[in-house]
Amino acid sequence: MAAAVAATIAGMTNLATPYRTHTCGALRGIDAGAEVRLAGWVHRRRDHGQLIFLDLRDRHGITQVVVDATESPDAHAAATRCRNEFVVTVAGLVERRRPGGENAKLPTGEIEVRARELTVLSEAKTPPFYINEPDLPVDESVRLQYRYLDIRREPMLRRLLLRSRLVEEIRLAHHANGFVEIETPILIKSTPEGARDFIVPSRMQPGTVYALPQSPQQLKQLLMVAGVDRYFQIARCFRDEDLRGDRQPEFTQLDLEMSFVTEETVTAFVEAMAISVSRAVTPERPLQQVPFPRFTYDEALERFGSDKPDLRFGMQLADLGPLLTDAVGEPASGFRVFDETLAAGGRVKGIAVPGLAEASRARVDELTESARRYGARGLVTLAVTASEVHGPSLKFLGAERAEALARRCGAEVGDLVLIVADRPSVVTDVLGRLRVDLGAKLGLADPAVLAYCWVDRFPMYEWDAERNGWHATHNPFSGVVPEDEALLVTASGDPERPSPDDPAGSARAMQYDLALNGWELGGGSVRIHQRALLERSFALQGHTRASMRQKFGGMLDAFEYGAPPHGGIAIGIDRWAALLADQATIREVMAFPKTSSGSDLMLDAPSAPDPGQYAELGLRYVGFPDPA
RNA sequence: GGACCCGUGGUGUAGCGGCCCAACAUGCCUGCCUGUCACGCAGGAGAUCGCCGGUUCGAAUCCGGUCGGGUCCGCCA
Repeated sequence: MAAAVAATIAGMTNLATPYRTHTCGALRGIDAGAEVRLAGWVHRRRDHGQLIFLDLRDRHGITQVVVDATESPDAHAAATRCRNEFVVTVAGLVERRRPGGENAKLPTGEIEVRARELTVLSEAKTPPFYINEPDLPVDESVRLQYRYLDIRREPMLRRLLLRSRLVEEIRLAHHANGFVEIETPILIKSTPEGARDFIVPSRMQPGTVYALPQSPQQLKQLLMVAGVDRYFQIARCFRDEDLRGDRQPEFTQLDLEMSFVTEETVTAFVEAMAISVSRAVTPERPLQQVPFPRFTYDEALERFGSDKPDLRFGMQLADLGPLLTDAVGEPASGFRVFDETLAAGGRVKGIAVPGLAEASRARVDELTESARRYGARGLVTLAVTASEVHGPSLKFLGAERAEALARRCGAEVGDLVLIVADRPSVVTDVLGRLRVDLGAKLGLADPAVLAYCWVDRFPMYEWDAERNGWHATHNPFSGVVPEDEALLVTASGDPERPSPDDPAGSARAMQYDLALNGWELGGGSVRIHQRALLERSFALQGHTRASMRQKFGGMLDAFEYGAPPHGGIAIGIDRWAALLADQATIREVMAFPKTSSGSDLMLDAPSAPDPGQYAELGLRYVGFPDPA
């Protein structure tokens, strides 16, 4: 036992236990002649009467066991009783398979174990779905109800192993760069900001609640004030909002923060880390571009219609305005939709969709319908064929102008140009969504490629028409680009009387997002480390002195005791793992995810508490007031 | 909060007003088989078609509601 532990510590993994000398993936031709013991699940049984083959499986592999009735009648009797997923231990001799009997599909296919003894350790009911046919589809709710069986299946196991490797490589990269791994509490203070908090009632202080962290944001900044200098954590985070394929109520972030840094210091480390991690975890997947391309927020929206662009395919948005105006910039296309839009301060932009020139009327109608759903009034199409450019609006635009428009979009013969004319934000949003939809539908993106990019220079604040005020675009602690610091004011001069035209609306943040293949992987910023400036920014976000005190008092106090300049980032581990594993949802890389209504189908959570649990907390469930 | 899609033996599907007390594959059970590896062969069991209500002479099939799962919008600093 001590020897086994010592070997493990020395880095020579020893998986031997009293139940096995080897794993089911370990034995090779050179082991022939060895007496071994294996333990695992019966993957499949092939019963030939007096001779039974058992494929024995553990997470390391599959080994064929032969049980011969004449050699070992007791083992044969036990093997006859075995069914799929029984847990057994087998002792016997490793033998080379007879010539021609090797199985090239198994790493252990050169050998088999002739059972001398076979013991059933655990019987198993027939599983609700196939463990040994990993490629057959199974309804996800059944998989979730029996997740422990789903994880026995090879694809799920493989993805969890990939995730484990991902976190392992992340830790290695951080420790190699002087980061300290520190755990922050899960029971913290509610800061009703942004997402809804999960709350936990306090028993010792009746009537009060803890909140589960949406992120360790304030705590990691306090660690910088504490002088930790470089911190990271694989942190569980919680947000009580509706679920999506890429959103769960609890999720995991790589959270990091660094002191005495600029934006460049943080992004340089994160980029180097992401590259080394990607290459280590998925060496077979090429990185599209290194160093990662960088776009400003404005540029990303202008060219891709998204602040998390998928760079694996083109179809960039082209500004058609210059082709639709005369020498003095007046709208003059002859097409009223375009001219009126431009005259009203709107924009006209287009994308060229590869190969859709011959699309059916129904297909084009479908695109128009999508565009309407995304908020456009309509969609102008131009089909580029070998001989001409044609479309319903051609009679207004004229052939020459239509050709120029198509060329500006980068259209080639066979492409279909989609044009949206509307308010600038609508044009960007609609074309950005169509680009993503069509990229997926037409299979334009190479699924093997990892296309990382940075997007920076986000606006500090967004106007919230409902609350009639500004709120932080990403992070309420983000710093402002130095040359924009003077913009952190309202037009009225009174932060309590904001308006959508305030200078603050054009202030840019020292904020950077990391995108991968069209997903937002994470975001971070260089923070405000001066109390006065932070208070100014909070005031613009609608906080009074009192509410600042109440929500961020601890942090504001801390900033009076010497806060270093600092910045960091948070990266979604679930999303990163899903993208590296080429999965469409993060559920596929989580051991025990929840359904879209927030249920755990295996544990049957959430559930009503015991009456005593409420009583101890002084709580009673009263339900919602009757709407009638 | 809203829109849409799905729900048929254990699993995956077919059937979409009568030909269906539901078909196919696989799994399961029983028997036979000493070289298989998705073993094979023979036989068998297994579903009131998610649930409730309605339309109809007749409903797995059409309609309404409901529950569960999924996708999207809102939401997610």
